[in-house]
Amino acid sequence: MQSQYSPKVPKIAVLRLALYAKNLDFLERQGLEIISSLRLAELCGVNPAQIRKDLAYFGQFGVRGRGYYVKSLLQELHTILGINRRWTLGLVGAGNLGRALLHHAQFAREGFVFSVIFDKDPAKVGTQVGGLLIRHINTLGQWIGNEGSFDIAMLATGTQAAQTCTGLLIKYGIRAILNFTPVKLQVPEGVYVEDVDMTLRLNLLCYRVITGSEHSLNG
Amino acid sequence: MQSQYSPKVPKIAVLRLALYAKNLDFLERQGLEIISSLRLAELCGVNPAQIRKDLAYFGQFGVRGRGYYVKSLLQELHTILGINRRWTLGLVGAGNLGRALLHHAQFAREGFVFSVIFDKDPAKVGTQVGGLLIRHINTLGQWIGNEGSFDIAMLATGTQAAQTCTGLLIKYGIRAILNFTPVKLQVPEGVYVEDVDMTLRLNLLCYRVITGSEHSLNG
DNA sequence: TAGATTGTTAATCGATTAACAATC
DNA sequence: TAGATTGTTAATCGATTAACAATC
Repeated sequence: MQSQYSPKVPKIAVLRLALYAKNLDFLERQGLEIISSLRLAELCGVNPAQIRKDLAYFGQFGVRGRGYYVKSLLQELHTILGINRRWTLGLVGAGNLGRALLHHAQFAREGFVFSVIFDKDPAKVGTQVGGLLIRHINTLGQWIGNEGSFDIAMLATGTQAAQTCTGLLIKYGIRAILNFTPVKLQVPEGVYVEDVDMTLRLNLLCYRVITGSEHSLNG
Repeated sequence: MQSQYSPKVPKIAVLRLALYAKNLDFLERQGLEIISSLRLAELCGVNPAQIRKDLAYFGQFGVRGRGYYVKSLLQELHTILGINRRWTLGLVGAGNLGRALLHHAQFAREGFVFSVIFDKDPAKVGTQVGGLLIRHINTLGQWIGNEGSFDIAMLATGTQAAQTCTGLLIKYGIRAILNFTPVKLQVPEGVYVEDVDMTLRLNLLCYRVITGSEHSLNG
């Protein structure tokens, strides 16, 4: 994979690859066999040259004069993004948001499967959600050590507990966190955090409405 | 406000303003009175010059030799972002995610208040969630016409219903949508959509983990 | 072969940051 | 006044896109 040798892949380009994959998946379901960068660009709301450029960072996937074979390009993108396999998820925080994430069908559809749930509330510990037992956050180490680990933590705790839980996760070897709390998590190098800050996006939306500006953002 | 006259405010700059506001809010709670761009930058994980530049698009808010007064800068940012007032929210889709959004404390804390919930499932219509009655999506027009409207729609329906509901919302005058579905919504000019695509972010996280790259994104 | 569309270069555009004069 | 930090310019850096040769 190119990106190992040249670290010149633009940050947002990778996010766009995921966007392309989403749309290709849609096209594949419709039975479409081949598509041009022009038509895919329309669908994704980007520039066709940008699609070709983004793909060029990783190789040559098209056929000149024809376009891209939907099925094979989709597979290539899955390989590039690392989603050509199953990823297990650990939910940390079984509140409203956490339980919603647990039931979010989209995740399972893409091969992201919850394998364990943690919470700190004794009243919740021991009860079941979505077929999984809620375990106490303090048993995180035991779980990872004995019964199995998980690849990605979904952090949906309260603001207070966010950094503490992050510390625990890292201590026991978790390297990827999808962070739904508004806290800027402090993590060492080699640990990856993606923030999903709904309030920030809501603020941007307000700004756009009152100014009438067309500012937009992917993701 | 500057942005009305010069449309040169970079897209991500506005999102960063919201980020600054979030951190200033935190500092204000701690009782801090004044802060330099240097220290605020550390807190937000950005470059100090960038903070000063972002602010410069909208005016002069600091004191040379001193820094920024936390309280007053926060107020200015709230005004710029348009969040110095109450915004009402309409929830469309009362599934797991929708109900989680409804209970999300962060929204209320920032002055975003749900005023109505819609769903298409007759079994849900008429029941209460979070103190609000669930209404049938087809009564959207009546609600907006008679009893009151709302400023922002939170779209958390299934994939199938997303575009249809969007059409309805627009028909009855809603101009802002926070979209939690993976659908690229088709909207006319003057209607603003922000996509919160958790799966896209999850994909990016996978890429970062397997490549060990430091790619990161705000929001 | 003619038509189409990729892959890639080069030009453009926009965003970030270093540097420093202004000034508290 | 000396020290500090803003506001702003100019330089750098990076990302987007137009254009076209390569080629199916």
